[in-house]
Amino acid sequence: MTTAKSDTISTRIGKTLAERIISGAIEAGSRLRQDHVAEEFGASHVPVREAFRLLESQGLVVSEPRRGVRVAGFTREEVREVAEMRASLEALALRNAFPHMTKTILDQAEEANRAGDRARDVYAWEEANRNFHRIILTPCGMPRLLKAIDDLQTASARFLFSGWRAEWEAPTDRDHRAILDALRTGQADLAASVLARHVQTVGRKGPK
Amino acid sequence: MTTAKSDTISTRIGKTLAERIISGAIEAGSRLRQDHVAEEFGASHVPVREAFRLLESQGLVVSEPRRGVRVAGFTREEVREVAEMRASLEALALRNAFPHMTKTILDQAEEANRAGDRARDVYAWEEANRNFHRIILTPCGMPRLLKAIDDLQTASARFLFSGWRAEWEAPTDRDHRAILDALRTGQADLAASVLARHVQTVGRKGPK
DNA sequence: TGTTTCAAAATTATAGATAATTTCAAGAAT
DNA sequence: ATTCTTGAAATTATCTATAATTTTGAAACA
Repeated sequence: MTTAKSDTISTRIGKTLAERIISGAIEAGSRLRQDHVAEEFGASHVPVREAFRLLESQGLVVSEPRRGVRVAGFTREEVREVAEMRASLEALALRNAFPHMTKTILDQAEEANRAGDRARDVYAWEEANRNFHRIILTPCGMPRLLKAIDDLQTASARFLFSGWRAEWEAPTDRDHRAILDALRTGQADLAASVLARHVQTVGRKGPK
Repeated sequence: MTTAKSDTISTRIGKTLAERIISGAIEAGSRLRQDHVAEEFGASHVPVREAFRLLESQGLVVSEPRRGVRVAGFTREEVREVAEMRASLEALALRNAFPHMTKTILDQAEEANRAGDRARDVYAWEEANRNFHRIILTPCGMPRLLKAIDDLQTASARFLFSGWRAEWEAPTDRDHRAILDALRTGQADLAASVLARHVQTVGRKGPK
């Protein structure tokens, strides 16, 4: 989506590579060679290495000391792990966001939800879905928590795009509505528990 | 503690700097200048920059584009945030560790707890405390989760060492025993909720 | 045919050098 | 006295070069 020129070369390289990994353009297990990447971006390998470190911190690549980095793979177990972490942290964020929730915010979330309904491919749907979650969680005002959730959502998107799920099915959107209803009627705990369960459904459908 | 020679120069630099930040040897807000650090370690700035990135991913420093990195500060709010994240994630880890819990593991935890009682300074106590948590959580077998918890524990240790709490008080150890008792009697949910509340007490006592 | 050895090629990690940006302090202007 | 320039020093970010390590592939051997 927004490639955004985040000043430094290494972050630009990092973001571009992240997109490719998430979308599946670079497949799991493949090696990323710094010279090749550097040449492609018309840069030297120093910023490339830093980009690799960024990707490593997001869990998108794994780095072995003198053997370079390769795109992280993911097993059924890892998918479940990410889903459980998301469930736990998003529920926490939502409970903390609740006191700061306004009608305006809920309306924005509703609109994001509708955008999801209109989505014609999985990429558009994922963007709308992520927006929905971001909108209702951001008011918690906990930057570290939001960053952690964002990284986990990125990982989830990888699984989604990897084709493990051919359909991105309607039930999820129904969950969204249930969450909004709970928030509108002041039931914070209910909203949080629906959200927690909802997030875990992403990890449900198994691969292979 | 264990400086560990993790092969590459950048990780060694990173670990050393991390220890200094955690222990308070380098105070919050101070700038880290790459040339100076490089000179001290007899290296060039390339590995130093990579070390900075590692520290950034752990939340120990903040980096502004062309202005370098400085040691992350922490407000009352951030302390609370980290505590809540820990509570949430450690409870998750414990619930998942529960099915794999053995008597041997519980005995090791008991021993770590006793080591905490014997500790004569806050550093020794923190190490024992961290061991206790690590021992009971590791069996969950969720590497990403454990890494996230580890980073949060590091942040917690910073707050602890920063002198916000003059005493590291007994109540925490009583919580440890309550957790062990619950685990021994098969009450997983009780253990998890005691752990969650326990972790949050670290963030309770205010600064200033 | 399959395995081992060994040297060339590729690749990573670090160092040294350069360009670009920011910081900081001294002096000018209001 | 305070705010605004301005330029030198410090610092960051990047590039080019070098050293060290790993990978690859072909030849020798069993």
